[in-house]
Amino acid sequence: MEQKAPRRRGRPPAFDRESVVAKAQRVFWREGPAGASLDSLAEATGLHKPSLYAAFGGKSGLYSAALDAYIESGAPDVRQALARAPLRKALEAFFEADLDVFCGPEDRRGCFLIGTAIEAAAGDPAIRVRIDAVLTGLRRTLGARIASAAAEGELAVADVEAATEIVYATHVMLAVEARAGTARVELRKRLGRILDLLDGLAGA
Amino acid sequence: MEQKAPRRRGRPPAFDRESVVAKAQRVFWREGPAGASLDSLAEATGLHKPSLYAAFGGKSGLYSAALDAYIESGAPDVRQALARAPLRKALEAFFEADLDVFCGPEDRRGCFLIGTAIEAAAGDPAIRVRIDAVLTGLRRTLGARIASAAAEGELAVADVEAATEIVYATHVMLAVEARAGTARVELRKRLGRILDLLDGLAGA
DNA sequence: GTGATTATGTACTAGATAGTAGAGAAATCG
DNA sequence: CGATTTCTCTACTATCTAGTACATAATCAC
Repeated sequence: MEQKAPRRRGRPPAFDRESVVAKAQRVFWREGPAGASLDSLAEATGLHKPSLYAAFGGKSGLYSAALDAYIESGAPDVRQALARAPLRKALEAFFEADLDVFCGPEDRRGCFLIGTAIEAAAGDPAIRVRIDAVLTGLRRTLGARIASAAAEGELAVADVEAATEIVYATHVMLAVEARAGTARVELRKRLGRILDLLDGLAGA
Repeated sequence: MEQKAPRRRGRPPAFDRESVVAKAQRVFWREGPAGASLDSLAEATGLHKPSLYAAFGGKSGLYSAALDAYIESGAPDVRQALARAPLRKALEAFFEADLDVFCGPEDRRGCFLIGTAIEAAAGDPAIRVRIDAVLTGLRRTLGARIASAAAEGELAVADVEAATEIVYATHVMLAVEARAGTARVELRKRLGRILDLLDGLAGA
C-alpha cells in the first residue's frame, strides 16, 4: 500500500515512533492520563519535550496515539481467540488473553481502555466516542460468536443475548479487579465458575 | 452513644460538615480525585482553603471523608434491597438502586468507588485497602443472599458461586458503562437479560 | 466586660506543569 | 562545498496548585 520511506529532507528523527508510543503507553497506564506528567513521559521515552511536541502535538496527542496503539494491538488477539471452537475454548482463550493484558507485566494494570480512557473521557468528547465505539464493537463481536455457537447447537438460542451480556460484564469485571489488585489466580477461579455455568446451558 | 454537641470553646464553625462533604463528593465524582483542584472544591463547598485544611487536613483528607460518606450511605441501601424475596425481586431492587446512584442526577457518574477510588488507589495504599474491603464485602453479601435463596430451593445449590460472580460482574459492568455514558434504559435492558437467565436456573 | 479560644478570609509562597524560544546538530540537495 | 530542511536540547515563561501566614471576627469562660 505505502512505500516504506518516502525519503524525507532534513535531519532524520533519532527515535522509533512505535517504541516511543509503547513507552508512553506504559506511563499513561500506570499513572493515568491526568497523573502522567510531560516530564515523566519525556524521561520514559527518552525524547525531550520539544521533540514530543513536534511528533505528537502535546500530551493529549501522545495519549491519543497510545490509545490507538492499544486498540489496534488488541483487536487481532480478540479475533484470534474467538476463532476457536467450541465456544468454551473460544471464551477461555478470550479471557486468558484478557488476563495476559490486565495482569502483566506490571502490577495492577487493568485495561488501558476501561482503566484510563474513561478518566480521560471526562474532558474529551472525542475520546468518549472512541471508547464507545470499541466497547460496542467488542460486545457485538462477542454476540456474533455466541450466536454462531447457538446456530451450531452448542447453546439454546434463547440464551444468546443473556450469555453475551454475561461475557461482556465478566470482561469488564476482570479489568476493574485486575486494576484493583486482585491476583490472577483468583480471577481465573472466578472466571472458571462463570464459564462452567454458561457451559451448563448447553447441557440443559 | 454520643452527645450531640460537647460544647466547644471558641467561635463555632459556620458550616455543616456533612453537607460540605456531600458537595465535595460531587466534585470528586465528576472530576476525579486528581482532576479536582482545591480551589474548585473550595468554591463548591463555599469554604475557603484554610477552613478546609482545618477541618479535613487537606485534599486527601477531604477525599477520604467523601469516600467514607459514599460507603456508609450505600451499605444500608444494599442491605435493604437484598432483604426482599424472592431472589429475583431482591436482585432487581439491588440493581435499580445501582442505577439510581450511577445514572443520576449528573451525567456519566458511575460508581464513586469503582470510578474514582481506583484512580486514587494508585497513589495511596490505604485507599486500596478500603476499596478491597468494600468490594470483597459486597461480593460476600451477594453470595450470602444467593446462598440463602438456594437453601430455600429457589436455585440449584451448584450454581450459587457462579451466580454470585455473575451478579457481581454485572454490578461492575453497570458502574463502568454508566460512567462511559450508556443510557439508563439501555442498562436496564441488559440487566433484564441477565436476570432472566439467572431466573431460568431456578426453573431448570 | 476582658481574655482565651476557635473559625474565617485575604493574600501570599514554593513548587510543579504544560508549553515554547532559539541556538546548534545532522541529514539531503544542488 | 554551501544552502536548506528537519530534528535535538538547553533554558525559559506563564500558569496553576497545594498549602500557609496573618489579621479579623465570633463565641465561651469567668
